[in-house]
Amino acid sequence: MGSIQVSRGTRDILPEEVIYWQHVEATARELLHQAAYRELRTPIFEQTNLFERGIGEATDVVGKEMYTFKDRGDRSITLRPEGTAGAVRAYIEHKLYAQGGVQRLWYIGPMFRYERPQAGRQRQFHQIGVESLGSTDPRADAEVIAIASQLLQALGVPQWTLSLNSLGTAADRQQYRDALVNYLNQYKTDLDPDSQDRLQRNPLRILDSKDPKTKEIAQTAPNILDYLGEDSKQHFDRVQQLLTDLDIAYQLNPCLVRGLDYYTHTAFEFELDGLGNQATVCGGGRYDRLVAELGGPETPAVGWAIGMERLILLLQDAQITLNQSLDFYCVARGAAAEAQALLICQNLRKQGFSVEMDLSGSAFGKQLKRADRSGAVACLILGETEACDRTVQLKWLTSGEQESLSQNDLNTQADQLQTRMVAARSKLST
RNA sequence: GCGGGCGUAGCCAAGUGGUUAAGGCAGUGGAUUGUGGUUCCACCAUUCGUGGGUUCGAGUCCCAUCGUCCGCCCCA
Repeated sequence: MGSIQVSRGTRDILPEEVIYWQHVEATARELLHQAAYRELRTPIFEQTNLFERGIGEATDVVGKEMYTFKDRGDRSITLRPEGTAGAVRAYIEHKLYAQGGVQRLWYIGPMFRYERPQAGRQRQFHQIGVESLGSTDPRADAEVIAIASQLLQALGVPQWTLSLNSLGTAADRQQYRDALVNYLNQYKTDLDPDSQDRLQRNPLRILDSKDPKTKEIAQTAPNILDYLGEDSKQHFDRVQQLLTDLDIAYQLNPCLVRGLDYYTHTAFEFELDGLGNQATVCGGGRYDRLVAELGGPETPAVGWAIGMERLILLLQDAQITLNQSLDFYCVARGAAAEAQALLICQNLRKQGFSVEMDLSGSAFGKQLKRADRSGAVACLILGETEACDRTVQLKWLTSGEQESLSQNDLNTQADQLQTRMVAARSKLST
């Protein structure tokens, strides 16, 4: 009789890994706060037509990857496959545009796509995203890109590349699309089957194909940058200039195409080394038409989303080690000492320390062994001396130094202890 | 949705049709050790992802199914 397991493409995040998630979340929160972005929380499911209209009915995400179902009231509901549509819906519904100026929003949470799972690709996955709504200024593009770059840096990601492209306006893109299809039709039979299929449906994606022959053909295809209108070109030039001023390295990639229909003008991707085919950890761009298309006022916008699973995989692989901080591990020898331990631990916690008490009741040597492995900064040893009086041994696991303290000292010298704890911890981290 | 690899305890694994499923790490209990992780002993898979089938006999062969990993597709 088999036991029940998590469903395909979902997984549990166990305590050792949760530390990484918390680290990423805390870092992002701090950074986004500094950049004056405010958190927005939208529902995990929405009406299906929000995504159909927002993302585009022809996209693969909408066409074959959504978790769509009827609820008991016969409404068509979809588990959100991405965050932008919901954010924009909320922006319109609550008339955030009425506040004037630019709305800088960010979100974090689970997204759902019915895909074949792989490392770094789950059916329930998590994204952090930002949306800057209300400005056509190229500085808005640069700002969001800079934030993504800063976040990767703050997290200690060792190496990444930023690819940049411009898709221009819808009109620019249509012109380019015609030219591209025209060009590709000459080589139609040489294209791989997937790409032949995409010729009608989504020709721009052919540029991104992995088939060698198709790649070769794509090499000499028309370049989208040559099809940008004057305004589009100016905008894109300005974005590049600003990134250079910010000392953010990027490479132009005219083959970079976003998979969601709402993108216009600037499109970008951050790729991490060492994640195989799931290298794209952050993707985004400008979407000047989406707010209007979802029934709001004409509102330019730009944003991105980061895939948390991929990011965290990399942090773990890069051996950026994190531990849940623990100040004291308390062991006791003998019944009298054990009885005191609980109270001592409680008092230390009142003073703001984190304290773990050994509950095993096993041999003293084993308790000490556990203390060493606990990750605590110091070990508190009770009842080690014959006269199990009011003294405890305090052993600093970071240095091996040991001292004798009275239980009273633990209470009265809390401040001093706190200072030493901080010092020991900082020595540990360097 | 398509193609391929893999699935033996918490982890790493031996095992390739024949009696009771090696070993290591971790874990648990005990002995020993008096200022600290030593040493020793015991315990730790009626069962090999799950379900069928072939066979006198299957972890080992076959089928299905589930999961996972790699590639495609797609995307963050």
